[in-house]
Amino acid sequence: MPQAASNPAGGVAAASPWDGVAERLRASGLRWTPQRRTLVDVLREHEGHVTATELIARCRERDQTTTPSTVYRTLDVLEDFGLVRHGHGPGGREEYHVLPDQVHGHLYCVACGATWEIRPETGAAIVDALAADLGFDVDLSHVTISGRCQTCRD
Amino acid sequence: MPQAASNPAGGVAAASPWDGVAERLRASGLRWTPQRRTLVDVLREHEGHVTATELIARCRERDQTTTPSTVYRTLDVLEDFGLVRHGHGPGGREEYHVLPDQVHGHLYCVACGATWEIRPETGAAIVDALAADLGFDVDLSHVTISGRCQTCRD
DNA sequence: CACCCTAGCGCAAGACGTTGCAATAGCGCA
DNA sequence: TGCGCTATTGCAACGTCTTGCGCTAGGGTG
Ligand SMILES: [Mn+2]
Ligand SMILES: [Mn+2]
Ligand SMILES: [Zn+2]
Ligand SMILES: [Zn+2]
Repeated sequence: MPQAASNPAGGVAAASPWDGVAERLRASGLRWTPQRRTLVDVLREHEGHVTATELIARCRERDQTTTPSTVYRTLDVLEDFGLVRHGHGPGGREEYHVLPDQVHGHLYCVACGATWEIRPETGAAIVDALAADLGFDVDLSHVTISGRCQTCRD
Repeated sequence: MPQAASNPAGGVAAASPWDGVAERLRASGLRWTPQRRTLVDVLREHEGHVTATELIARCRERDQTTTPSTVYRTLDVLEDFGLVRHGHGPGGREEYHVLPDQVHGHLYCVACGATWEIRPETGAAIVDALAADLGFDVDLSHVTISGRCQTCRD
């Protein structure tokens, strides 16, 4: 029991960043509502990328009365807390990264539709190039670069 | 009268890439319609960047019956001919480059809303980084990177 | 445990594109 | 000049977000 807190029943429950959300919100004068709980419950079971549209659908599975505008607004709040981060996929559609470990940009092949995460070193090269150019501080997590992947170039 | 063709009246009319559009379209089995003429007339008097929405408004000034879908479709056609090129500005809104001299990406400061063109060398650095990484062929003209400009970083 | 302040909710409308469809009209050809 | 094929048009509906507004309900306080 080195790092994780043991729990009475003997099971191991990994401390999740989601566990403290309600308290964190209240501590900022924000509120913990059933709608927000629904979305957080949905997010709990997601790793990686999800579109906003899919999140709305998942919420509606749990609560038929889910409203898009509420979900979008809650996602904004959670993004302020760093719990999710959004970028834009093909067509500009919003794409959320749940519990982003490290910020990264994306590549999108217009020919085959595949997407990749930009590797850290490559991302750093981009950030550095623009910092050197105009002292611009790139928000890598919001970057989606389109083009053609190696396979589609033939 | 070295480069430009002289013209009978003695005035100098710079040869415009727009002059041959009708013929180029027909040569490809496409058609030259009043609606397309209206848009091209509008584009003639634009250099640099314009949003699709603004182009639609300008067309409607000349022809009240202008329809958005037609304008969008014509822009697609003109893009295939390389006469315009689009990227995405703040909010993902479409932004057209009229008669793009050289492809370039854009920077957008989320704090002050300003935008810049990415300089050729810097753009090349980005293209090279991704080519080296995954053999990805970046469409630089479609790249808009957001972040904070030097001034807004304080 | 009521009370009150205000954050958040649902709803309706709007902005920006995209797409399917039936009617229209370029334009190449005879 | 007149015909006929099919590229385009206009429309209506849809998808994804965003925003303003009046009503509801968290939750800190006494
Ligand atoms: Mn965004
Ligand atoms: Mn685009
Ligand atoms: Zn591909
Ligand atoms: Zn700025």
